[in-house]
Parts: sequence; structure tokens; C-alpha cells
Amino acid sequence: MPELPEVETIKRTLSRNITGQKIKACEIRLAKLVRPEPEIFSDLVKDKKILGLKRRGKFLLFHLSQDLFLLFHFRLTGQLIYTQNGPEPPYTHLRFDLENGKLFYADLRQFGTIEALRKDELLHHPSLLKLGREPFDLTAEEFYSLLKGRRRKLKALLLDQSVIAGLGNIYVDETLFRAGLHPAREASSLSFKEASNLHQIICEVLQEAIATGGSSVRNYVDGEGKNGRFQEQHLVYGKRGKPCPRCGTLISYTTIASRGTHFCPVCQR
DNA sequence: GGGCTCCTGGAT
DNA sequence: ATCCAGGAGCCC
Repeated sequence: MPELPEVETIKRTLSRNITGQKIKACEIRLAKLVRPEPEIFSDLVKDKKILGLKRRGKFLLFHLSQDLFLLFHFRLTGQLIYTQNGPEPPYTHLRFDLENGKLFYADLRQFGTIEALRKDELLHHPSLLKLGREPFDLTAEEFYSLLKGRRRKLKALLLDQSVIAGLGNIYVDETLFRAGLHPAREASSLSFKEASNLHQIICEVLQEAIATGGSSVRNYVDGEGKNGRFQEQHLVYGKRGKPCPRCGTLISYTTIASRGTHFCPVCQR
């Protein structure tokens, strides 16, 4: 599920509710979800205070007291929902009991992961070390240099978390449409002007998506269980066979970079 | 690069 | 009954 805007929204909506609270206990019902194993995980987080939340790419990080960290990755259907006294969401696999409420991790497809890490383990975490730059931190020149010399398809490159962190299938399709670029274009074929424009559009789309609370196309909800609204702004994602909002040509749907891909065959070159 | 895998459920 | 789904690690 969540790409950068959704994880950022979860971070913000949770942060205001749980920062400063202590984890009194946690119940793990799906052992493979956590690392290390459940008994150790529970012992590690018990009585730790939540000091703050951060996002890196599609990862969410809790900074706990005693320099312990929780690293969440939601994959496709993970949800992290805080409530003071509301009901438990369906597919809940883990429950944190906080001082003033409960924090549920739910995940229909069970692909998500939650790791408890010491600071030195966090700093040497392979997935985090491999991660590319945050889109907002790049200059146009730096973004252009990421594309230069890459013979891969533009879409494959943008989905690669080691190149740029945080984009997923929805936002790649949406940004490439807005930039008028074909997803199968060779990345290195972009001019500086095209690359610079694409980078600016990526930043604008992600900012707008964050401002509207992310895209709820399937089962994404924020840290308070609420839907986002950016799906209302989608122009091509999920619009196969519908007219292109710019030229009226029917939106194509094919597989590119092993992912379902929506684009306008006329507007995107 | 692409294919397979981890899972469950909704659409066709 | 079959295909498809906001992800990514592992295998050629």
C-alpha cells in the first residue's frame, strides 16, 4: 500500500497522538511479522517511551527510549492505527498497549515487517543503507545525474528504491503522465530540461498527495483510520480504458517493469 | 532485466 | 475459475 505520501501521512497522524506515550505491553499474533522473535521483541519494547517518529522512503521509524528503534515497512496492505478506545481493525496481527490508547498493526496480506533495532543495528540496516535519496532533497542537476547513463526504462528506474526512495506504482504512473513522458522511455534519453521538469512534477505531486492525506485506492488509511483524498486527483492510475483528461485518447494499460502501467499513448512520449 | 515468492480478497 | 492488487527480496 503506502508509498511516500501515505507513510508521511501515517507518520504525521500518529505522531500527534502517540509521541510521549509509553508502551506498556504488546501482543503479537503473527510471529513472522516481527524481528527478533516475538518473546524478545515484546521484552525489548516493554516500558519504552515513544520519543518521536521519522520517515525514510517508505519506511516508518519509531525512536524509543534507551536508543531502541522500531522500523516498520507496510508493503502492500499494512496499516498502523491508533485509537483511544475504538474497535480493533480487521486483520490485526499486533497490538501495542499505550498509556492512553491502543496502537494496532493490521495487514490483510501479511507482507509487512516490524523490526526492533538498537542504534548500531539501525545504522547498519541493509535495506536502509541501500536506499536512494529522498526526492525533496535532490536538486534538478542531481536528479538528472541519476538518469544519466542508465539504459533502463524510466518507470523501472523510478520504482527502484536504491535510486530514489519513496515512489511506488501509483505515483510513478501519475508523475510520468503529468510530465508527458512514456514509462518505457530509456532513462538516459531524457534531456536536462525533461529531467528537471519531471523532478519538479514528482515533488509537486508528492507534496499535493501529502497535503490531501495520501491515496486510498484499496485499503490505505492514515494513523487515525481515515481515508486519504488524493485518489480523487488521479489522472491515469486505475483509469484504464477511460479517456485521457488531456486529449481524450483511451488510457492504455500494459505491463512495464513487471508492474501494471497506466499511460496515455498520445500525450506521453 | 524477468520470474517467483510471501498472502488474502475483490473484480470479472 | 482466473486474474489482479500502493512491495521488494531472492533466484537466475
